[in-house]
Amino acid sequence: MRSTPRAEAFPAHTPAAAQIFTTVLSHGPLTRSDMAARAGLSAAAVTKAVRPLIEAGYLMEDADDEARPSLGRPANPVRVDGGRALFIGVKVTADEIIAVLTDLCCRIRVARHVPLESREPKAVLASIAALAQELLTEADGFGVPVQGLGVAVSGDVDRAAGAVRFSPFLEWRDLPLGELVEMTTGLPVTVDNDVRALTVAEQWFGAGVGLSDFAVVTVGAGIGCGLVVHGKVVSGAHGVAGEIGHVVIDPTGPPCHCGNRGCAEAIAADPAIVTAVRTATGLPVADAAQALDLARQGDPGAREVYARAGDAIGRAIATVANLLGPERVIISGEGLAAYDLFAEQIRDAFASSAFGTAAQCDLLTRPLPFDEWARGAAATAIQSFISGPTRGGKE
Amino acid sequence: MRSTPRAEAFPAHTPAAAQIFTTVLSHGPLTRSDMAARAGLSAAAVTKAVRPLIEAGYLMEDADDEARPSLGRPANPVRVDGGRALFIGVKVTADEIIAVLTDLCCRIRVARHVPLESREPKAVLASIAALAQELLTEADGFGVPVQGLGVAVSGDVDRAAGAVRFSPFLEWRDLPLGELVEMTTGLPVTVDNDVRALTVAEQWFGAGVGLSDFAVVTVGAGIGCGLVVHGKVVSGAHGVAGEIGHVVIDPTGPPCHCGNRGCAEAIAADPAIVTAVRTATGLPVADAAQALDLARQGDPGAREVYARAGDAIGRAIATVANLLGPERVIISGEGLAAYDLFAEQIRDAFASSAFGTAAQCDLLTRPLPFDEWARGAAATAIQSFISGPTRGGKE
DNA sequence: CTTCTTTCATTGACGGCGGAAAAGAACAGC
DNA sequence: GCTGTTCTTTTCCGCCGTCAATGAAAGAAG
Repeated sequence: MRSTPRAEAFPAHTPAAAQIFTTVLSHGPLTRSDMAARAGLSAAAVTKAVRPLIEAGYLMEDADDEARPSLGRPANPVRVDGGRALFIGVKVTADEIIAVLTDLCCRIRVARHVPLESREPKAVLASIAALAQELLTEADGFGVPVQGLGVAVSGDVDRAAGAVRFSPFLEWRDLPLGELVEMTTGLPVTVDNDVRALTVAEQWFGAGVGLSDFAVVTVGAGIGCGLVVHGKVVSGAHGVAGEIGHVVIDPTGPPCHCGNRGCAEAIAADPAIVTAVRTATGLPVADAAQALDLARQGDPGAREVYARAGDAIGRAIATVANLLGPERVIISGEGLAAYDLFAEQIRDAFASSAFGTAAQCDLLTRPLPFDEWARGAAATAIQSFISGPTRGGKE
Repeated sequence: MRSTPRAEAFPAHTPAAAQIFTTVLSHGPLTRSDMAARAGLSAAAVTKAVRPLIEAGYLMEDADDEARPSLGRPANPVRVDGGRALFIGVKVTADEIIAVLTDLCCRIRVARHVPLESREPKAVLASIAALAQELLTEADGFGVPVQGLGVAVSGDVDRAAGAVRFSPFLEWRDLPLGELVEMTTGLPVTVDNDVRALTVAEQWFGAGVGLSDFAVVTVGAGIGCGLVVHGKVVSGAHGVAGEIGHVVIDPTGPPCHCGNRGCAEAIAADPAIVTAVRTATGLPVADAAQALDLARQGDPGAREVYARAGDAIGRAIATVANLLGPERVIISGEGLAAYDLFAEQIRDAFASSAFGTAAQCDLLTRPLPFDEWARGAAATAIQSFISGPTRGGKE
């Protein structure tokens, strides 16, 4: 049906080879000796691991002849040939499906999105299949095979099983989404929680590169958190972790849908902000954008709401930092559009609530275009592709 | 000087051998095929790894002929010979030094403690040396060498460097304690944070055996938390983690020495409870024991204080569970003496604050005799001994 | 009592990964 | 061209762990 070849196996014979590949993937062009140093291997081992990868076309010697250190034999940097393989990432939200086509370096080549009419698994599945088909057609234009597809869904997701255990937004329970999408697309599919997927993208291709302990905090419709500890994404014993949204910031705060009061999400997530701005100003604020406008125009009530939200976010981040001592916390999400309104409060609250050396933790904000969520899904697919048919992550 | 031989090397030639040994250490007597299954190795590999360990006397075939499954060749369980080696664990508190002599299975053989007159490093060092010497003499009686010494100190400890970075209670900064104790005792020394040491003991010899994700929460003079994620104790990027004591439970709560209000420690730690009981009852309560008495006698004010403390602890634990999704939380510490007074509140607060599957997390209380802290230190020494001269943990 | 079956343990051959060391390759400077 | 330097590759070797076959120790079956 399609002219592009079907999924092939990644030639990472040994764990060391996979590790070296991900090192190059994350740390740009590297000479073989650099790889050896970073991966803790001998130069000989690197040579042997790299050769089949070059032969298979996944790595290439960098023709770039810049920046010689001028003494001795010139180094021969190696980089990942991003164009060697393509991947599809799909993010399912409550009202939209976003899909991207990325290359092996997780650079977005094409992005699409369609509104979601129904949350019925069948309808969603059809939309995913249609979008995937579209992107597969696009991929034909590159003459490169699509090697995998990642799906990111919020909620409780069992990546190993490829199943959605429970998704409140979509009202799904125990749905074997991986299998289903595999059947309709014919691609190897990886299903993961959306925040974890984003965290994987940051770990391999973003601000978490090279860090063994960091956190990603997303602010938007909800407040989420992805954690990397000991170099691996935390999934928790029951498949759920990083529920920062329901850390109680203020027991006397507004009620949260979880049944408690003053959860971070009940103070700083978009719906909470909208509600609070409405209450504070008495105006019929409909959505986050309007609330933002009001605050930008200097409305004191609205500004106060954002200040409080920033304070809550800062405290929540401090809680994470106190517990895990990460090297960095990456703050992201659609809510970041309002960053200028609460940046100060976030930093202040963090500084005052972080205890001891936890305060040394680096706070970093990253604008998060909406495609980024889908890119995260693609990153999980890349991860699965590299670590072989056995699902799971590494580095 | 002493008749017992000096520290020898542990014959774990390969990582697999060390892993097998720790498996047997934690999971009692095991047949070789069990080990193979648990460690994910072939039976052949187990045989080869076990032999030198038996020859060296660290493992022994279990003579116990019970419980035959009645078909086929009888299994030949292997266990660790606890009597093969001894270790010393030392816990330094603000006013006391506790030391224990344990065997290889971390069973306490002898326990000693001395009051601490001065917190000057020199004086503490002398006390440690004296205690260690005493225990070494005791060890002579067993005719078995002492293979290592562990020291547990609260505060910011760099285990790899064997240095205390900062200890608020002792008022130490950047003290190379490991080197110093090594010089005075001649033993290989491991220095670690006290809560982490306790966590190691639970991971290898306690309620954390076999779990890859769990937490230890200690309630007493302070509130501490040790975390195990992905099978390894979390130390944080800057050497500090698990600072659950300064998670803010109630922003309007009592002030904490850290500068914030309503930290868990400012509500539920012993000093906070004493203060609160004093305020609530107007009586001159001097210490935790008296506060406990009052509450046990039914004083409503005191009971209310404990109820609030339990609530704070439960919320703090829920925060950990929400963020990390551990399989189990082990609650321990001297403050557990009052467990009957706040058990209900802990469970209630946990249940209501834990979100989703995090509530499936198993809450377990463990009475913690004071020696246990020192035993934790011994556990770190055992860990160092097994994983070789290179400091650090595994499993 | 012998033989079979079952399960646990051991042995020896094999393969593969990774390391050490030496050789090779590419370039700058003299 | 020679030399020194640095990066890379080659060759050889050791070692670990698996595979497959063998041995060992029972109870069950005849």
